[in-house]
Amino acid sequence: MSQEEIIAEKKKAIFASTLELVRENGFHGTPMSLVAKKAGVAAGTIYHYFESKDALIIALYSYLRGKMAEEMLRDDDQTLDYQTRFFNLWKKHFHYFLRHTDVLYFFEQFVNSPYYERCPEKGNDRCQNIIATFLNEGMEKGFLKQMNGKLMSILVNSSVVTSAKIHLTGKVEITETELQQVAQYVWDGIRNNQGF
Amino acid sequence: MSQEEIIAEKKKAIFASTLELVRENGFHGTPMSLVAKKAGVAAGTIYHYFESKDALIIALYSYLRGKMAEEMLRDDDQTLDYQTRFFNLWKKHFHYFLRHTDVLYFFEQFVNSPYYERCPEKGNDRCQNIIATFLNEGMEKGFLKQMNGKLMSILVNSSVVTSAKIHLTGKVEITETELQQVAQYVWDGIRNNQGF
DNA sequence: ATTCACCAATTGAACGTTCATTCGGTAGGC
DNA sequence: GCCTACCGAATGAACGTTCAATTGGTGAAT
Repeated sequence: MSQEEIIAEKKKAIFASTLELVRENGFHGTPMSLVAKKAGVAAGTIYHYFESKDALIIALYSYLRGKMAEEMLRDDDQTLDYQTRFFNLWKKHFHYFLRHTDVLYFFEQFVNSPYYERCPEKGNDRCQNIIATFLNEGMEKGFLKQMNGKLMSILVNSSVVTSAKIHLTGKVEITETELQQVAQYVWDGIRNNQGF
Repeated sequence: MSQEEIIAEKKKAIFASTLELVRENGFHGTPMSLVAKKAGVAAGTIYHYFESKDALIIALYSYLRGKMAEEMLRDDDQTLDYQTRFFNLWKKHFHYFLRHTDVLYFFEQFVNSPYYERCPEKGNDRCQNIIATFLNEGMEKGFLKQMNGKLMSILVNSSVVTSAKIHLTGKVEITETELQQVAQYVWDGIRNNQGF
């Protein structure tokens, strides 16, 4: 095992520990001592990798966004028709959050907290850009209504996030049927149905 | 001025102070000492009205939801056609958040924090019920697609919240045109267009 | 009309705890 | 001998909460 990988292991352990604790207890309720304990490192070690608690949390956000972006790019079969690709992307996005619940809750807490203001990626998020690019393509080719691309991508994104959150709280049961309905409802909203 | 009103004044001052500070600094960054100072009361006074910091924050949430619900009910002219009423409600909702920015940010922080889990109103929110009732009416009368009412109301709600947030961050300019477009996009998604 | 007992509202200094962060030190590779 | 990774007890500031003391208003008793 190379040294870099060892470094990465500790860093990853700290990330994983932080992620889980923040999800459970919020930023408020996750002391560095606990982060260290759960990660299996000493408290001081965290400060070897991160300047401060704030820096750790912001770094974690960037790290997670990057990982998610990677996965969103995979398996987009460009030979398929646009609508199918839209549904695929929407559902892939949705299922990513189901598989990574703590990521979803971490994101939601983060973007609504004052941390987000100080985040370097703010407004130039790769993950958001992937969706925006795909939607812009759809507008150019006439599959979608004309609209500000960023606006549309944020709206689509929020429909995914909201659906995932509803599903996870269990307040409303979301079966495969409901899921399909929601995606359909979003699609019906943005598709270009002029000339039909 | 009756005694009750004087009491209310102090409580309101504490509420207002908390709201503003949480919006600026998050739950994390608003010490009770500051809440007291900004409200113009002594630290101990807060504990005369609220059991703890957590209790204060949860009480504030309930208070704000109630006030918002009141306003959402006003001026719904039931003689207008359903679509118009939908656009009116959507926009009223949107503009409420523009006028009460700190309420929006407080809500968003709150519902994504562990506080929400312990909130008595969780899942039976009057504000959410108003929207749900209106949408159920639309489904019954055939104006809207059939869908789980709660699910649809949360989705509509999140489109408002998201739009308001986008507008306020200034990341994307939302003119009256864009606003109309978004409302239209939501409407197109949920309206029943069978048989046309 | 005055006194007094009572209580709710309020104060802010003080308390004990918790927490982020520091730092002196160890271990091992180069 | 130096550097990097790592440790964990120690530090001190910040925080939520408490509480003894003060105020001011109300009403019953005189």
